[in-house]
Amino acid sequence: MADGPERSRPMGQAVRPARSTIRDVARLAGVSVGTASKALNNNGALREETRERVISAARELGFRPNDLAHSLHRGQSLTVGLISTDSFGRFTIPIMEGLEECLSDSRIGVFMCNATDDMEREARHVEQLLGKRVDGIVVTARRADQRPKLAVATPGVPVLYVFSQTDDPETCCLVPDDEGGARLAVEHLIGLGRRRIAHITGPERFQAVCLRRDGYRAALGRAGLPEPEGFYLPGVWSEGWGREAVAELLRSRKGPPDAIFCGNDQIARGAIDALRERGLLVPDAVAVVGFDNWEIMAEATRPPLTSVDMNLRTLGREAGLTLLDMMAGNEVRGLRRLPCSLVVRDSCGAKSTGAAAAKTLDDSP
Amino acid sequence: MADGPERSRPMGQAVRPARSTIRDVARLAGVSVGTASKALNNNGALREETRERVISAARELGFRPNDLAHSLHRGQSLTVGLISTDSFGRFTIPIMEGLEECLSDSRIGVFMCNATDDMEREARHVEQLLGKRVDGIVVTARRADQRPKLAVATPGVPVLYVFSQTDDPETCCLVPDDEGGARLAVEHLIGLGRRRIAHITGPERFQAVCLRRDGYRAALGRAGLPEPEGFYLPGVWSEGWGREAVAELLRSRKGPPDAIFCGNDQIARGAIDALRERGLLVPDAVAVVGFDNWEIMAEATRPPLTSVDMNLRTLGREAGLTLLDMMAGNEVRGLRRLPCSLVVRDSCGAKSTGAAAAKTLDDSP
DNA sequence: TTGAAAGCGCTAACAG
DNA sequence: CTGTTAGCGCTTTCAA
Repeated sequence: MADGPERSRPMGQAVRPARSTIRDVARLAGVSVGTASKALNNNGALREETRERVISAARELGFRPNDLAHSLHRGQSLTVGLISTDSFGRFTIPIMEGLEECLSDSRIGVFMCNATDDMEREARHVEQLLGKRVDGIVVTARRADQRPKLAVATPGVPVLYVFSQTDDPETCCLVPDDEGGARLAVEHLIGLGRRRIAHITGPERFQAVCLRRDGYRAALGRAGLPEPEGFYLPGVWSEGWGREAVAELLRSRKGPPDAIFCGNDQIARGAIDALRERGLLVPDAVAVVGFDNWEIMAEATRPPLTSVDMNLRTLGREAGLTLLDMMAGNEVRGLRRLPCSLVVRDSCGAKSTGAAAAKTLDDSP
Repeated sequence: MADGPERSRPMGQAVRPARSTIRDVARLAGVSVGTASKALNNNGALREETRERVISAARELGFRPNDLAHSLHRGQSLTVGLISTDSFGRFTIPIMEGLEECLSDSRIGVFMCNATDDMEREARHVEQLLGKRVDGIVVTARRADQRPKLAVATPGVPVLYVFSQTDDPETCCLVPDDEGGARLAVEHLIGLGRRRIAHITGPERFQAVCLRRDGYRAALGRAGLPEPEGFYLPGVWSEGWGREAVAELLRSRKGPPDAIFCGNDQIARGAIDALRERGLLVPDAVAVVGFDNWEIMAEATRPPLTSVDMNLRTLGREAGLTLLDMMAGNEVRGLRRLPCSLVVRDSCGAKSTGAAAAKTLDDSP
């Protein structure tokens, strides 16, 4: 409909869709472009009748303002880049989702860039993002460990690290509160009357492993419980290690644990399998709590696994808000740890109230 | 360095980074903007000395062309949108990665949009993407099933469905060849001498379930093998169902299977667990093959699981190439099925050559 | 070989 | 209240 220029398209060549511009709208409405702009953006003083005429002309033409032109003018592109150091993994996804959800409310688009641990690729991505004049950049990683600062030469483009950190205290980083999450889990076990609580976890080169161990110890300490020797078992992030570690725990003649707090859900699954295979009932004989609340895993264990949730979606949303803040020119910096929560299922013998219940450490602002 | 305009920044207000424009470069090099443009884009005839002077001026100023301005002029934004019907899941990720990898080679940015099964959100995303003048849109879904066509009013913006389809044969869809993948798996089992092959799978409302079943039957048929009664077991996509189905198979007095082809890896995992718990050795007594090659799952089963890989990364890359083709103005349409491959591990008793070996059905163009 | 100028679509400042 | 105009940063004629 309408008299859009319908030029013939030579085959095999880029076609520029014949979209109507604000000029077309103005012409159809019988006003100037300036007036049309005012009408469409609802600013400036305008006679109601004129405004309506413009609006309906716009509707008739299917007019949609060109953000590119708008951005060129305003010096703001309404886009941000999301660079994932490693490929998009299990942890990155909910963060992405939260971020995108938050930013799309402000009409901001998110470019996804995957650097797959390749510094050169990362640099290329940064180049491209800067070329596209992104208003900000979010960096995520596999685990919330330290990484070199993103090499962005251009000043004025805020960079936010989520689920990752740098060594520079000036940078703004958002990570889950691993220690608090661990404390939450262990306190829950203690609250259920468990006294001999073991901790099977991943490699100590991960900061998360150390923080969760600290949380485990803090909870024990506060309750006046000892940490039996050999009950802290760092290893690797796998089911196999979970099984092995259980074997190790039971082999010792100092007595078995009555609860196990695992560094992630895979380990927990291995542990539960090993316990069952040895005839130890979960949760009656041994209660088990995992970490990550990876649903597909936590719900497949027998019995379903109580687990710490890092609330990554919320982390992502928070990242969005923080970035908006930075984009508005506010200085934001330093490390912020967001609270984890505990998702209770059957593996620790709590009165699981039908559906999984969540319990939060403290309220996020 | 250089005399960039260094205006003072009022706190709490958007800061427009003081980036240098081609004007600045031209000025510094002592030429006109037109000349600078030619020099930087390496077109037109220019004295070598001039070109060099411009280049070095650009370098000195840290000049980076503004894609927004470029796009406004060219009518091409060098961006595409990726809309995921459901949230970004296990299947979407490798597709995204492949797509992004492919497109970033052409300096094309990918906007990620998550519609979470909400038609209204989806529509809003489409609006935003069109506002940003994306050059194309890719749609993905949870499983490669039919969905309504994307409501894109604007003509000239190509839409490509990946791992999803519409009812309109005119749309361009890219999906994995489920039937071929299933055939591959079952033929492998037959090649290893298995004769009584069962098939435990998901709900029949998924097209994938039907296609994989067809592939299973086709392979049996070609080998002249019967499909024993009760050996085809549709159900749900869970470990629990895998265990249950195995119980069902063994309960029947018509004799147990000597191999099970599972509709996905979770079912396979449940099946393997159930077999082990009943003292049936895998692969000696019963060989098992899964589908999806979800590594974290396939490698955690005992023994590690042979599984069909849908090559989703390749699918994503192929999607990128196809979209580039469409963006170039070429008409591409219809449904294309890309081959799956088989990743051999220990669960079916093949001579697993150390690392997992891959076997492809046919070569993709 | 280089410079000047028009224009991509939109906004904002200034006239009328 | 409405129209005119000058850019945003870049490319691309057309002149010189």
